Amino acid sequence: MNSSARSEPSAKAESILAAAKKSFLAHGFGAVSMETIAREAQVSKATVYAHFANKEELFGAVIGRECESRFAGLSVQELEPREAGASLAILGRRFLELILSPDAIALHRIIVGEVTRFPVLGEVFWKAGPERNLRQIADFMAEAAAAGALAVDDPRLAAEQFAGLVRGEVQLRQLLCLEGDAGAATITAAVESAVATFLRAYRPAP
Amino acid sequence: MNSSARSEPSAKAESILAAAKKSFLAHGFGAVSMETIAREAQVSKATVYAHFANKEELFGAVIGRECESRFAGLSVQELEPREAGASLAILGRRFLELILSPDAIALHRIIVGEVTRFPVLGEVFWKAGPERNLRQIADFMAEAAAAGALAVDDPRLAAEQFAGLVRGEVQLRQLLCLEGDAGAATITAAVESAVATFLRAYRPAP
DNA sequence: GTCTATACAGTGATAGAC
DNA sequence: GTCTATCACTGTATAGAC
Repeated sequence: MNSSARSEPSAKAESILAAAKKSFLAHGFGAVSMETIAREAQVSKATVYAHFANKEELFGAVIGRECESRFAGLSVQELEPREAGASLAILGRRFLELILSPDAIALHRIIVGEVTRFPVLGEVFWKAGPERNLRQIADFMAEAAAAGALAVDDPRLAAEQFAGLVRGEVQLRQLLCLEGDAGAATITAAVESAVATFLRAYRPAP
Repeated sequence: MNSSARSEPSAKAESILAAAKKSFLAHGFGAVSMETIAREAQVSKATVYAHFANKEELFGAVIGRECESRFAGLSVQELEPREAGASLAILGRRFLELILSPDAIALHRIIVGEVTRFPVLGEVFWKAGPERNLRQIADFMAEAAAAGALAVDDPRLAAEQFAGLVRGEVQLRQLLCLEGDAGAATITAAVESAVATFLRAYRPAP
């Protein structure tokens, strides 16, 4: 009967989640208080506790949600296994743009920093992000190998190596706040040199 | 005159630092209280404040100290530029053992998690750890290139790529608590495949 | 469900005696 | 320098009215 309860899973809950997401991603778990979140959501503290049992549960809900939404949009786009270089450049660019986006960096910081307190977050993040990505890259490696475009015999290993080459040290430098947002030029250069090195190692014998 | 004040820069301070290091590395900054540290150091809270102005300063002292001591022991050991494969295997193994040690993982978690609150930590960590390591690897790349053992024209780039290859995804999996301590077999396998790939990409033209 | 008001525990930090 | 005792404050969580 109560249609609003179904169609609208609580507008206030949505507002609370949005405020919590903003605060948690910006300042971490420990530095954010429930009062801050309530104020930002324009709700009373008691209302926050009406929707989420405690701070931990709210935090888990925010992070789990963010992992899902952030990595869900990765459509397996059309890649041409014959054009190994061009396809790897696309994969590498998409990978790097994903892991270097400010929100992803913030999310990474939070999860790595709080995983000892919330062990489940590590698994949630891994499956939603890195694992999904690696599987896509590995799938392409297998296709390219089958097409004779790459001399790869362990697609998963090759995918991890390719990801490592693309990432280099730039992600760590971002995580440590050592440089500002990576510009398009930086990303292009990093991807190009990674693809070049990878192709030199995995080009098929003539 | 007071020799104990010189030869012994406060046994209590040392005890406090040890207790703080243990607690901070295990649970992070926010989850540890000054009272816990004082109790563990078998000292009163006031004594802690007699040696360190506040919690932030104590935290900074612990982390800075840990960065220095942990990465200081990296002696530039004798490597033979002609034996590129063997030398890279040594460099790779040392690098991987360093970044995968439980203490290093814990330190990494803390710093990445708290760098927004303590921006200076990012720089301290980078210079004491990754930067020092990369420079050593880059130095070897340059020597090997000069000796004609590797077709490297940008030693720094090659060093970052080598580090990325060696690291792969295993460090992230450790950071996320997805697997136990890396055994020697795991490290050996990771280093071997990374060196093999790197050599295929950078072997000199015959 | 939502609000105001409040109880309660725990924290960082300090005062004053020794 | 070191301790005991205490302060002021913040943050979690709940009670009770609407």
